[in-house]
Amino acid sequence: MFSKATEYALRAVIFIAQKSSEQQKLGLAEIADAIQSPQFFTAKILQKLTLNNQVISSVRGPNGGFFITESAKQKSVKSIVEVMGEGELFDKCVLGLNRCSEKNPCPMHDQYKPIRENFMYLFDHQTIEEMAHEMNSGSFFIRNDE
Amino acid sequence: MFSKATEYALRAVIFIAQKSSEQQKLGLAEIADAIQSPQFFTAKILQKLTLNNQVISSVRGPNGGFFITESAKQKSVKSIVEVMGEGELFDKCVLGLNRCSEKNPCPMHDQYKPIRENFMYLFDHQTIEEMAHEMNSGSFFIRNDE
DNA sequence: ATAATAAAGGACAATATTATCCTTTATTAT
DNA sequence: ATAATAAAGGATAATATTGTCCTTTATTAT
Repeated sequence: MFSKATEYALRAVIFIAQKSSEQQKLGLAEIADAIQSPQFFTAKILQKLTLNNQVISSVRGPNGGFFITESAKQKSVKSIVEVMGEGELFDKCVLGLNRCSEKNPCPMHDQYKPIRENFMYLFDHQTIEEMAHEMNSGSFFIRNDE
Repeated sequence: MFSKATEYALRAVIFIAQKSSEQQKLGLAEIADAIQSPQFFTAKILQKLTLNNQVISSVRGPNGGFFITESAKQKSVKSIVEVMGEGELFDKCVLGLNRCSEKNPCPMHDQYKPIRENFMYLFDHQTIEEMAHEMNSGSFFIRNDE
């Protein structure tokens, strides 16, 4: 489905949204450890998410780290996927046909359409904050040890 | 979503199911041209699909080529994905967590579940023959030129 | 101002995926 | 039997993805 990079991105942002604030920033090591992802690869991903404060924010130096603003928490989970460059997935043809469309459908189009739409709807309407809240309820997890 | 290899596999099998029979086999060049896929890469994919006649069948030599039996046409589209080694996609956690489950859910689990189930259901119940039939109706396509 | 800290960014390595080519094997027609 | 044909299979190349390391830059505390 998503690339590993995007999976890490989603998990990292959810974790950051759950644990951080502008007062309480999180370091790379802490994040990578929490979501069980390769540290330096995760650094690249966080950089991407930080660019122009699109999703998360960062501060360098002592007491620096990553955090997310209240307004960014209102963004959709889909926006994370988009920043990671995989937004086309939400409207891509399941057989990989460039020109597949309503007027020019592939043989799976009509039946796949509602599924893709529900998929897109979920990611578009689910906010980062909602995810973090679910985490706080305690019945959800985000680590990945075997 | 799917790898390119699996996309080519799906398109190739649908094409073979539409055009071939045990009497009317299709050559590699013809198939690759029809679905607009790289010929030699497609050869590898067809080999995989032919192994143990799991999905398609083949005969070497003059008048040889690829075809699909009537009974294989009754197989699901999902079985193509499975032979291509991407069957886990249908029950994989959307955040990439190994241990995500009903009892131990990730924060997207509950909401993603019905989508994944519909996705799986579609691929599991749609047969190869049905896809080929849609193609024969003339309102669907499978090429990929820009 | 200086030293320490932590992210940013560039360079590179390892691995996986996609793609191509060449030789071998099976099959068919002659 | 022999030659021609077409898939099978092995080897290799190109590219993309994943992962690591090292230097630079910004920030903070002293």
